[in-house]
Amino acid sequence: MPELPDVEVFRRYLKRTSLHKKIKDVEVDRKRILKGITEPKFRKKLKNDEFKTADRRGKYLFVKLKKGDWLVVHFGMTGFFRYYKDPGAEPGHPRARFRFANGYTLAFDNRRLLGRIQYAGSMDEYIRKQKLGPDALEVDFETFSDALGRGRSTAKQALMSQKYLAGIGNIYSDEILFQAGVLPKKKVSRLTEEEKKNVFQKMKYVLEKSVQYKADPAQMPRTWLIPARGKGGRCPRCGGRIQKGKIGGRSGYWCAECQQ
DNA sequence: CTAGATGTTAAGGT
DNA sequence: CACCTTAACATCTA
Repeated sequence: MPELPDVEVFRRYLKRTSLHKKIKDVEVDRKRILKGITEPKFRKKLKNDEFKTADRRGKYLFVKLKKGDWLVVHFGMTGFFRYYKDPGAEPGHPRARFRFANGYTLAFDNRRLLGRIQYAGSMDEYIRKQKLGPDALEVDFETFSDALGRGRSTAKQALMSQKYLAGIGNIYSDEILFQAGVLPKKKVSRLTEEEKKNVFQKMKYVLEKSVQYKADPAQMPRTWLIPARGKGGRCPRCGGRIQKGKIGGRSGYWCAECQQ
């Protein structure tokens, strides 16, 4: 799940449920998810603090703490939050739990343990060190065009490179290129100005709409690729066969009729 | 049983 | 140097 739209939905969820509540304690079930800080230090830092607000860059969530520092959350391939009171509502793979004074818990669920929680002094500094590119929902066309203009990679790989453009992963890159009518394997060096503009426009459209759909494929229009992706089905627009192949080590889906 | 799954990153290559 | 590719990470499911 977690690409830009998913993380934006998680950010809003956290803002809605977990701000301005005293953190009584933190439990870390699997310390592998902590990066750059030990469990005792992590617990000590958070105890009696509060989440003040939440920001985002690409797939990274930044939670500002009342005492001034930041929590940096990355969901990996299988992460999400759940806020609950009844222990029966706990998700299947909670790896960290923030216990609030009001009796509620925010759990960080992360089945495959590829997600990470870090502690950082500054959001900007973290982004710089991590070499994260501009957020895909914020980037302007000039910057986007430059990002796509460099290198010898394919369109799909360029969209997914967090260094030049932060937030797009395997699933949404397929959707954006499908709607833009561009083959994922097309080299960026061979994209015309018109194609770049179209990819840019469709990128904004797909990401904005997906946030509105709560990043839930069931809510997406049937003219989109995502709901049909991986089901070995037909193109929702032309009825042609959906193709599958490896692009940059990831499996991509596209329509050979609609995309060129 | 095996292969593959929404991501990042270290290590190796061009 | 800048960029590209691959394997590994841990767990579950088709």
